[in-house]
Amino acid sequence: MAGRPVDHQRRAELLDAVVDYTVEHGFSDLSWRPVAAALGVSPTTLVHRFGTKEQMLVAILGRLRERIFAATNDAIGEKPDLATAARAVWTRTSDPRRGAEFRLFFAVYGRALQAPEQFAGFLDRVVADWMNALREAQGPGTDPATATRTATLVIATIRGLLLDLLATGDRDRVQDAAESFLTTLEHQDTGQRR
Amino acid sequence: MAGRPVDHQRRAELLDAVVDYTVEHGFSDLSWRPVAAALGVSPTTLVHRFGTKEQMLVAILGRLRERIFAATNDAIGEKPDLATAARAVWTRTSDPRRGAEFRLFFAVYGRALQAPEQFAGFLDRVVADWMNALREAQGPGTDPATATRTATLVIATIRGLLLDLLATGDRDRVQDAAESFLTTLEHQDTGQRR
DNA sequence: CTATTCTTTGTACGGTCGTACTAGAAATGT
DNA sequence: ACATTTCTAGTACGACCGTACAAAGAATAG
Repeated sequence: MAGRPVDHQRRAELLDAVVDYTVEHGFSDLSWRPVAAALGVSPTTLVHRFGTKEQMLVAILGRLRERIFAATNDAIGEKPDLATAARAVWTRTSDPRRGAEFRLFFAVYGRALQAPEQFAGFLDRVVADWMNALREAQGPGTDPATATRTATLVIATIRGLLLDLLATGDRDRVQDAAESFLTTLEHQDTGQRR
Repeated sequence: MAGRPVDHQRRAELLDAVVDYTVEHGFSDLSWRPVAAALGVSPTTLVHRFGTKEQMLVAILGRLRERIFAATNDAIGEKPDLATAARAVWTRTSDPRRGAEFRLFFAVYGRALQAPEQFAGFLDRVVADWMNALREAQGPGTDPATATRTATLVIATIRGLLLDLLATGDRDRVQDAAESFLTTLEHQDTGQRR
């Protein structure tokens, strides 16, 4: 009555491999055949797992967001205050070893802005995920409006600096600006609390 | 000895029309035929003007950067100090009427990050253009290192906030954060000068 | 064993892509 | 007028695209 069971782990393996490929080869002209060739499987296998190409894009995008968010979220939760959390996030996001991942992140981001209905899930979470984490990092004693305002600014500044760093590669200049921002944040942070 | 002269104006008209089309229909799956159909010309006409597709992309991208930079540059040059200039830039970039243009801007930005050699010209200027303008806005009396650091932060923050605004559409929250940043910039600005 | 379901692969089809080629119309200098 | 060059349009070709379909192998339950 019950045939061969569905191999969910296999799908997860393939998805991770596809995300790896996308991180390396870009997102703009992704297609079944080259990906399949790189993974050593048949294009039909990928189709069988992901359905349509759009569904695969959504899957890639979700997995990428998981990866990036997981890499930064634990850096936020355990920190005593916002400034420390922000510094931890910047340290991780500006890590050169994560450069390719964030290049893909911004590529997806830009494309999502031009096809909002297709990438609605991404756009909904791309700010909200960090937002919640950074608001909680400010503790329950902070004024909600201030917490939201500060979290918005931290997210924007870090992402803007990251855009600069990835575009220019001028790490000295960007890191200098980041230090300035984080220092200001620390002073402002203690100033608000006491 | 000399046949029909080259019609440069015609090319400029076509390029502007193509940029308009790209702003509206997106950048990721641009191709000759739909663009030509929308402009009411033959695909061959576009090929004749722009050569290859990659050359057209470069042309689009350059024209887009011209438009965006022109819209903000005059807002910078005539202002007395950095804070005022930054406020003027934010006012213009966050204008809803320019939303589509900046969506395209970030789409190009993201794609350029994943194909740096193809979009090297864009990446070279995407930060440097504003950088020069914002450094000059701080006057000759400012310490060069400080001027660079501040300009980097202003660019990053404005672009990060714009990314947030375009993704979430939450104008109230983003505008609130922008006000906070601009206010801080004004205080910091006068503080450094006197 | 058989029956059933999932997995993988090969093949094939219609569609779109970039672009090379050809030819006629339009605009110039002599 | 003519020669020359640009402009525009039409056609065609090979390549790649997404995906539907059929068939063979593998893993389960009875």
